[in-house]
Amino acid sequence: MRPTTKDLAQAAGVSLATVDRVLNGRPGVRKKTVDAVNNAIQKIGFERNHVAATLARKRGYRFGFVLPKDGDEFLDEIMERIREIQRAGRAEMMSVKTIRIDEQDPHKAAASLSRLKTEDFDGIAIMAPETPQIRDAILRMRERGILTIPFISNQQNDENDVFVGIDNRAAGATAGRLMGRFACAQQGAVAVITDTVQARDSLERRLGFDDIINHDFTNLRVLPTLETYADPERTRRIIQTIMASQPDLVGIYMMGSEARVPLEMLSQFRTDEDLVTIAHEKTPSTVAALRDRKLDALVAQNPGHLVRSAVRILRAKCENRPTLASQEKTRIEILIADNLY
Amino acid sequence: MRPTTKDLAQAAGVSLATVDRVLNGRPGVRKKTVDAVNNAIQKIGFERNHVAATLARKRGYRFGFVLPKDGDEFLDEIMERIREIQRAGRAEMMSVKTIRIDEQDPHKAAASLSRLKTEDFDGIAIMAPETPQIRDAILRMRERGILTIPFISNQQNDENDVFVGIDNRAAGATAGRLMGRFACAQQGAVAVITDTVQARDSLERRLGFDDIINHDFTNLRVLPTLETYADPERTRRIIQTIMASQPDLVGIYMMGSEARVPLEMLSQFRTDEDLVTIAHEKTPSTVAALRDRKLDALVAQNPGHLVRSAVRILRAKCENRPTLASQEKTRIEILIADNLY
DNA sequence: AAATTTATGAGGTGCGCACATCAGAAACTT
DNA sequence: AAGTTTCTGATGTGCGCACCTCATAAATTT
Repeated sequence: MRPTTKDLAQAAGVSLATVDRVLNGRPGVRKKTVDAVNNAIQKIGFERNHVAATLARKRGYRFGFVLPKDGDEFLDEIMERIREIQRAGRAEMMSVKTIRIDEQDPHKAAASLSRLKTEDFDGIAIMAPETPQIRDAILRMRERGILTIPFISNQQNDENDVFVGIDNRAAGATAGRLMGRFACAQQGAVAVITDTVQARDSLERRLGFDDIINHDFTNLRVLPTLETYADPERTRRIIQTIMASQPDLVGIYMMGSEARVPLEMLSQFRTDEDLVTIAHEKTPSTVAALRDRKLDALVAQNPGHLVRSAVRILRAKCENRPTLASQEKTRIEILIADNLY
Repeated sequence: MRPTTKDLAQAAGVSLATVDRVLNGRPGVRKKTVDAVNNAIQKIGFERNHVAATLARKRGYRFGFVLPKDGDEFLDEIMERIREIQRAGRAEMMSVKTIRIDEQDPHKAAASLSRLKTEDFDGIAIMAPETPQIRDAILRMRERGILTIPFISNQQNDENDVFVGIDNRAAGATAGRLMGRFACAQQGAVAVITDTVQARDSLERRLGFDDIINHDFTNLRVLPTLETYADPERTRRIIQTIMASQPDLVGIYMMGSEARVPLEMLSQFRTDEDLVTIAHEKTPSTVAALRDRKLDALVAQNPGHLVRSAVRILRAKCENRPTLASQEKTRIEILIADNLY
């Protein structure tokens, strides 16, 4: 039989009340006593029963996801997965809310974060661009005692070991290697398109991409990054220009998470079936493009995994419990027409 | 406040005892009464609290994994993940055991299965080749009331919708497409090596592989499948022969889950850096080969995901609860040197 | 040594459900 | 109509822990 708190109290020579204080980090226990309890935990191999603990807490766990107010198809996928976990979470005594922030306006965004109260959330996953205002707001949240973790967009590594999302440099490198291999030693130029290079994510992807191309595929010439600002008309012009001005264009790397518009524009111009196209994230648009052979490969992170991983990590932190590292590492997925699940 | 069983009893106009009987499918309730309770469930939106239910059951959930007695590195990975979940499972009131069967001897294997008792397991995931004896043994287990699901190796689709593992035909197709693209329109032969074609898995992979090559890459000629029977010496001879007899060899597809030995042998012969090599499963050997550029790509299924998915599905079935389909679909992963996580 | 300030103990309640028992009611037999 | 059989209700116990209160013991200060 597994030892219970009662056994632990007896083994430590203290009362249940003290065991409770130690286990839940409540104040009013001498260090000596704390140590005695911890020793007893080791000795009898006590392990909390989280099932019972959750039940006893009544008010389960309340988590939040901070997301940009307006986003692309990838964000839609994320939200759909959050909705899934909301439904499933009820039976596990867990509630999940989303908070949308205006990422165009750092002040408003920071203000939204300031409004989040400790008593409403046990933990929050934050997807937000890295601006001074937002970074400050997050720091102040932490000071108020709110548990936060960065989600998808990494905030500069503030000693905070956890991060739910992919290594964007490696993702860029992956795209680079695929581009190089698929281009089959042709000589030529590769265009790189994204919505904006403001984001750290874009920078890192570009670095990784360049690393590989410059090192292993010297037959290719990477052009400067083109920014669409998520504007369809501008995107059209960019693509038109690049197709006309670069006769030896062999590939296009759509580096942002919004590939829908570039893909649409591309399909109007693309006649050359040899053009290698690579984009990010699995969305209805990119999946359709992959099936229609308008896209050769996708470098993606799984939205469902991201959301569930964030929730598992928040919960583990609340319960003061380690996570399975192997499970929480977000994979950089490569998708082609044949392994679309 | 969420409705509880007490609320449900009141809404249905029955007692708690009857609610319990209906909820847990116990006998001794008239159909009319069952319907009344179910209607009330709909009406008040009752949802079981699984946390409380698990606690009340005391004896948590006991699951088993049936695995081959001797296996390759991939199986080692699987077992490591099972060990992980064993540790983590204690706190969730869940125990996981492994049962090793002699897959070379169908009779002994079937006998091992027959020995599994209903009272020892709430559910079992079975990885076993599809032989008449084993299929019968599994059927008899089901009759005894043991919950089983196929694991990694699919048993012919016996109306059983769930299956934890990948679509091997799609996996073969994925390997085929990568082979075709990486071969860059060279004319030549592609060798296919596996331990044995007995398994349904091998057959399906080969079908998928051929589909793609024959349809989209007519420049390639796929050779007959070579069987190594997991014998190093035989593997050496096979590879030696193929390298000598096929001067236009452009690629090798290692189709089985045991790529270690072929990779070792290959590294002794391979001088031609243009040979495209593709294998299955992420193991220490294949990862090292990928890093050393001895391997170009890996088509893999994630062992941790397989194990956890099996456990989640078994648990959901025990609790008579749906699973998140999007989560339980095992992805066909493509790994190259840059996205090794 | 007395007065405070901590630490700890004792004990209780409730979370939502599983599981068991027994008596009485309702539905069928003959 | 009496006897069986099949249902259903009433009631209780316990799962392992969180969280609370109040009283007393121990350590610290004055």
